[in-house]
Amino acid sequence: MEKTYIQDLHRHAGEEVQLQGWVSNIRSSGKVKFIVLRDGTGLVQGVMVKGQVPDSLIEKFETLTQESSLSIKGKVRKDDRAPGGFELDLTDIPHIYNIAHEYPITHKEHGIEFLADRRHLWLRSSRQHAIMRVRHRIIKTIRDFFDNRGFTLIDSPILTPAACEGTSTLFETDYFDLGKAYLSQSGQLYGEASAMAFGKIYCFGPTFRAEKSKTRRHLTEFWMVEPEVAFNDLEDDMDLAEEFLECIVQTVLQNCGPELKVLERDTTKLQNVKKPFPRITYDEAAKILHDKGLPFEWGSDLGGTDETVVSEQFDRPVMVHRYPSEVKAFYMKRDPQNPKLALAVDVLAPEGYGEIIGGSQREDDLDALLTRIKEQHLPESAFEWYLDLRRFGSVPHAGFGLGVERTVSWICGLEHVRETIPFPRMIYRLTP
RNA sequence: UCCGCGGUAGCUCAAUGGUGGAGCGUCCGGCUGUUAACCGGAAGGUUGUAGGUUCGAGCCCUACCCGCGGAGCCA
Repeated sequence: MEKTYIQDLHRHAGEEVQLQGWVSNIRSSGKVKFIVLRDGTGLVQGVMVKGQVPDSLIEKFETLTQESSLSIKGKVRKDDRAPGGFELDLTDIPHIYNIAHEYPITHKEHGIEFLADRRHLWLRSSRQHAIMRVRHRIIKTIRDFFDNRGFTLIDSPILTPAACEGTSTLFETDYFDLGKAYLSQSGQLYGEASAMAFGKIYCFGPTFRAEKSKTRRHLTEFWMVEPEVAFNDLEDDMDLAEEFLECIVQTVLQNCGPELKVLERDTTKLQNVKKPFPRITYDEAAKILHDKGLPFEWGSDLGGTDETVVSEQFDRPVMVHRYPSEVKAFYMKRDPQNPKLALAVDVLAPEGYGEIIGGSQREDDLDALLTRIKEQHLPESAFEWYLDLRRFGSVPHAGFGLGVERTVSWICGLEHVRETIPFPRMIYRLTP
């Protein structure tokens, strides 16, 4: 018999179909038996009445447990009582693949630690299913966005010889006779090299930070997409980031309505995410914080609370640009109008979700870049190839990085980024 | 690394320093439309670990372990 999936049942009303999946729940009301089947595309309830089906079928039903795997056969019937609009009048259980042992995740509430230890099973729940579907849509939209605009995907290496930005703590590993290698914390420097070859590029892959960050916004392994465009300045960079974020949010809204409903996400605040986004300088952000009475010192980076307070002033993502150069990376270009400022931009998501994009116009002048490298005591030899980009046809260029997990967390309205990635890696969690 | 909160049945949580309970899950029974079904019954405990105070400690004290949240750092 042809394979049918639950999401397609509306096309088979009145027909007999066979489904394969797992028992999400079983219920019984005396002689009426119910199986709620999950097949990855949805849930559907199968019904049978003792006396109207063979006793052998009832006997099979009695052996089933939560998460047992099986195939069921039945006639599709439209039913207003069903959450999905359709039910199955069961005629057979052709095959039971496995009678599941006692399943640890029940339909009651569980603590986060208990669920995290069983992440491999937790992914089966409808909430996690919804989050992963939104994540998938976001990633697909990211790729489509750049692919449709003439960007070339250039993947950066994960094993790197030195720190990209020189600040973060990196994961270290032995690399044969060449000494130490480090897991990449950013593909950006390689992105710059690629932009000088292809004009418009993006790299998209996992990145690693060995910082002992313990917050709802941090993972040790996370995904980042980093576009880089030759001949773009900071304004162009912000234009791109703005259009990019609008596209992601609006595409998710158009395609993931059922998922956002499962997550009980209030989408009215997401509807607002349309360009233009407010653009304020770091100085203006500092003024907002002072006016709110926060103890903020000019020259320091925005903390988590600072970001929340600033973003609360706006109804959509806000772009904060021109940060003090001391708090930003060596490769960011200084503002010609004020050398104390870097041509950097952070995009802060609404509702307290904080920085989801960090970007800048890059330093394209060889001497200026050499000065920065010396000032920050970075190993010049490791950056020779990067300096070459300024020796051979240097041009203005800019780019940014978007953190996928923070974006998923924001769009889904989650408490913690650990739910946004199938198998999260955090300082105290390497399993499952 | 620092600060704060927590650890009791398989799970989620109660329990004034005085006999450790409930709901869910499991098992048994009942129910002809259940939606985290419901009703009745049963099993299920070295209260994170090690000390201490006390006639008596899940509760108070000390140390340690583990987790959660935050700071710093960042996406």
